Amino acid sequence: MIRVRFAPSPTGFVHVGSLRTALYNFLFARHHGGVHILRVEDTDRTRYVDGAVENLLRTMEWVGITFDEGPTQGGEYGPYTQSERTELYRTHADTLVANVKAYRCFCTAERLDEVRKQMQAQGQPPMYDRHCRNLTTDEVKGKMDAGIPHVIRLRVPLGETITFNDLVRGDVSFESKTIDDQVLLKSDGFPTYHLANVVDDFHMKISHVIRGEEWLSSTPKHVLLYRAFGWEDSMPKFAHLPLLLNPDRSKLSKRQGDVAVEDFREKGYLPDALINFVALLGWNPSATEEIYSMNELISQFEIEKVNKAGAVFGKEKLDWMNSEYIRKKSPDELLEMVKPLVIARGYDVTDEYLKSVIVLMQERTRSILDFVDFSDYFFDAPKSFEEKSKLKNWTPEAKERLSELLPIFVAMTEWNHDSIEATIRSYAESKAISAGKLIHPLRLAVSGVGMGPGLFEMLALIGKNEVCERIQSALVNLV
RNA sequence: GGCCCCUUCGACUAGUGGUUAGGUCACCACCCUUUCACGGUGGUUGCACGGGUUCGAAUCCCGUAGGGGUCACCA
Repeated sequence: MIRVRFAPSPTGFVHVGSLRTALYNFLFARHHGGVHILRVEDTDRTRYVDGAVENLLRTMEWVGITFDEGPTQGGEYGPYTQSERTELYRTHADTLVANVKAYRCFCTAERLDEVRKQMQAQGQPPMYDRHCRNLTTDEVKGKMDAGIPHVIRLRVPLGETITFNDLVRGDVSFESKTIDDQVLLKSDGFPTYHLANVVDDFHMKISHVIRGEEWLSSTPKHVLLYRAFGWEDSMPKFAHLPLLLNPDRSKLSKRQGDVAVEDFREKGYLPDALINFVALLGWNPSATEEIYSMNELISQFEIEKVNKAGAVFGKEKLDWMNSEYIRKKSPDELLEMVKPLVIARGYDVTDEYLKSVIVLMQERTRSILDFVDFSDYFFDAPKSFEEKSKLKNWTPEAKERLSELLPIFVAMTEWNHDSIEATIRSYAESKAISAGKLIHPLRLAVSGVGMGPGLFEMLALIGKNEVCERIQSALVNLV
């Protein structure tokens, strides 16, 4: 039975790297008809952020990643929040101590700092010097009776080579002498990631651990833990995902731009586009097709085809994908997303009108935000005019023609795409000029910019009175 | 610095011994066109380097270089 888990710590927003990890776990589970589990790793009380779990749930729902077991839906192997399982970790840590696989360490933070500094000064990698590793039973008892705070550390065997198979990287080996006697249980009684992770993965019967590459170098510690517990036979398979990178190829970080899924949502990205884009960062089913629905991703996903090298999170392609998805949406679906933005800007329009705007703008939009940012002239007269277009189109001749055209517009009884086009073209013909000589200045006068949807449908939608007022106003105010 | 991982166009990638090294984004040109966008056509740009192995290497091996990750009582 395939059982995988997404195990975030609730420390705030959801990083797009986490999103991809969650997605791959989800795709892998769904592809194989397995179980997708959400486990909240909140063992660091100092980093806990209020509301982070709720935010996480909301974000997963928004992108369409679902869970079969987790804090909200429960399940056979709960609880799924680590802070509710501390007793389990404690007894497991005690068992390791009893079996001489771990030991109690009474070193102070100051001493540890000191040791690390010394080792670094000697050009050694900073590791714990195993000072408490060989305390006698009596010494330990004495310190415990004296109430000296302590941690429990893993007794890493010396002189072994630890090899494990990674589904994306093949066999990976580490010398045990390079592995620190890792803290398993902190002095506050909470487990560290390593202990909690291994204990939970075992008890939750996790079959595959799919996580970011930053965990690769701590995997031997986990392997050692499985061995110490005698769980080697049920050790999960590991798959370490390539990192998502900044443009400078460092690990994707907040400092260099948006990394929170929430940021992308706010900037007008569609969840389908984000998912599609992120899915193809580090994995590719064919290389000829670029657009995949969630169901297609599920049916095509193969963990073995995940790449080894990190992938730069390049926004241009995401923008392109977003525009592709916007074009595929129905006006009604878009209306739902655009309407709140329009209301937030203080514009008051009917759904019918807004939907017409959406239809006209849909093909020229890269973000949902563009429906208000680049379409404001549908809701209000332009407050400024684009300089470049003005220079090119707002000539004395153009103004003269518009002033002649204005009364013709006013006199029109029918106001629609065809009648407007006919009027403009016949006027242009009567003056023996190209229609473009009219169209461009008109666009500028009415919209304030030099680009946009077809002029005739635009004028038809904005309405005769408003159009005439804007022409009038431009003739007076635009120099 | 130790350890580990990685290396095909600017970016995402296909490619598993024989290809004119393919696709997508971006970029450029042209076409379409009332602008923009869409669409269409074409184009510039790449196997990090050096040695092997082989009739033949982007593909296999070994080095070098470069990049990244990790070395907490954080995950």
